Amino acid sequence: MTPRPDPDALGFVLIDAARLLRAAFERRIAGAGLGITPGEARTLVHAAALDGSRQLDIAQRMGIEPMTLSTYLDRLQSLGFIERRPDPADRRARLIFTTPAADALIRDVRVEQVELMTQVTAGITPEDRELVRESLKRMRANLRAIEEDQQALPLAKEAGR
Amino acid sequence: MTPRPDPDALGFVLIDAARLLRAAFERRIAGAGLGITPGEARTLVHAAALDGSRQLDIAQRMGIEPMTLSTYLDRLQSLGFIERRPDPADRRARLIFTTPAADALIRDVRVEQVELMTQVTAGITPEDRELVRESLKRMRANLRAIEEDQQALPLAKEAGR
DNA sequence: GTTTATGATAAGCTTCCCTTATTATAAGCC
DNA sequence: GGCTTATAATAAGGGAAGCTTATCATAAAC
Repeated sequence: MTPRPDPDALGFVLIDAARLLRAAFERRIAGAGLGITPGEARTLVHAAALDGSRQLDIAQRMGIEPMTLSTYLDRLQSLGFIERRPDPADRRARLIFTTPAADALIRDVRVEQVELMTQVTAGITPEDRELVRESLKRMRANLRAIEEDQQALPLAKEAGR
Repeated sequence: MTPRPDPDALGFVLIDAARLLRAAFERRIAGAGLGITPGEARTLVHAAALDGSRQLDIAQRMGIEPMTLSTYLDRLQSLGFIERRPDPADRRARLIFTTPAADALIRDVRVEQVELMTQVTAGITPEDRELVRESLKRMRANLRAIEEDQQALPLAKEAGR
């Protein structure tokens, strides 16, 4: 009955795996001389997938704060992998485009990613792997909903004023 | 054939989910007024599970560097949740024990953890959830093996000298 | 008994993310 | 049309979770 704390509980294992994965990815990218961090790679991939979007939209899709994204984009821009162009429809906004130089990088990142994930998922069947991916997507969606709920609560308290 | 980079690839989703989970756990623990960080909670749980071990053993079990653990333990010790006692068998080593005060905290952490994970895994069957946990454990083990391989490589290069 | 290995830790760094405050511009409202 | 409010980006600064490298004490090996 007494629920003993388990270092192998789902939450702990998830965080462990993510930490180790990030470290392994970092070593791989560094080893390949790509010169970016995992966070920058993730940003670049999202930027490429949403080419021509504004920063707010990309940030929302990535689930991070706009300011956090802005910092990543600064770095990617200084490396010549993305461009910020003014939005003709709204002079406050900038549209993000990847440069031709980014294409090769994204391909390289992708190769490292696939090779690494092949090693990491060794011993897991493709079906299970896909089930894990879907489950994690579900968890991610749940977590985003929880986040919004928690942000909504403090406002609800003040709504009475 | 051309593998387009997918923001929903397993690795990205895993890292996303872990980031959001850590943030949600942090808010929960803060909300409950427990006064520790997720990393400290993880350390405490491991320390309790391995009560009376040396720091090196705990660090290895957690998969982090001894120095990183030492910093967590400093904090947990200053809060009165763990004790460092000299190892009678080796005066270089210290043995880690949790204090009675830690018991209540661990129970509270556990409650928060269970409640949060129930929300997070909403819509996932218990069987799938267990499969995800097992798969993640497998991935974690693979990642640790990869880590060791990569550390072994540079030495292998120098072995010829 | 001297050299080498090991347990802990001090010092300082990196990555990834956050919050808060500012600035420029757009949109809504008399 | 001018005034207020909302929104896009970003400057400034901070915190959590790790890492590496160097140091010190002690143990083990030769």
